[in-house]
Amino acid sequence: MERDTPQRRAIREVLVSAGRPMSPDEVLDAGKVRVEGLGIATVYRNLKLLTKSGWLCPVDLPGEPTRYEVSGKPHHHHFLCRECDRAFEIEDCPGTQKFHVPSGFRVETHDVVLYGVCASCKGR
Amino acid sequence: MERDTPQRRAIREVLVSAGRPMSPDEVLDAGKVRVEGLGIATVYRNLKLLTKSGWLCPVDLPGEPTRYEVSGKPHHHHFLCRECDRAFEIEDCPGTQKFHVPSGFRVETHDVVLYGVCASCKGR
DNA sequence: AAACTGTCGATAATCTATTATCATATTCAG
DNA sequence: CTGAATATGATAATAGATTATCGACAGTTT
Repeated sequence: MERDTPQRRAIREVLVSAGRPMSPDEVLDAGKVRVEGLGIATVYRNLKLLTKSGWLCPVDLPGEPTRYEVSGKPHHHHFLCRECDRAFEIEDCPGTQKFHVPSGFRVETHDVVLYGVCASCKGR
Repeated sequence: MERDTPQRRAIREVLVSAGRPMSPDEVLDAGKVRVEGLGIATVYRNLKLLTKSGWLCPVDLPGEPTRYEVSGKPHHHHFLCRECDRAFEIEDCPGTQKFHVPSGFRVETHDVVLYGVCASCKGR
């Protein structure tokens, strides 16, 4: 049976309160504030576990390590800040009807990634 | 000075004739047809060299090894076939004006990746 | 309290992609 | 044609991300 440990709880809290996709390293750093001595292995273990249970879903951005975000959100995409390397959620999506794919191709899903500078980096 | 070797020529020809972004392994396989004994190290060396010279540009797709395509094409995006794992070029782009980024964020570039089944895989 | 089971942290091991090494071979200017 | 510069292929090494291992520990169940 799955137990409720301080580490696991901290990892969940970190991801909920961040409200954006986080890499294992980001989760580790933020998690250490809540649980002293938190280890990277525990982070990976729990990210995997929470993903398998459906509570998290992986977010792959080009050339970046996999990030994880809390599941259940409506269709959306992501923004990657070039300064701080943090990913953010972008609501809404105009769809992909306007793309001209070669004839005979069937489009099933799509990803959009916006790159730029986030508000807090821009302010500095 | 840069020399003209059969291997380098083959790698260039492979990328031009494919007309789509290719991974080092794909380039190796296609290159072996033209130059017997072509090695993966040579492929990596030349992809790097041709990228540095501006003749190629890297194409990163989420969770995929870097692919390379011939430079100089107008703004476009890519389609990844889930069956054969080949990437294709998608012309045109409706732009990203319709995305609502959080206030204070500055969008500089964007990537769109369409996923589905390509014509040749669909036909089978 | 003893046995169980799931979890933890440290760290070794693995995996994949890419680069470095090095002996041999090729290219091309003179 | 000849030699110095450059390239090649095999393979070892590296790098980054992730997983496996293992002894210790904690909360539960007998």
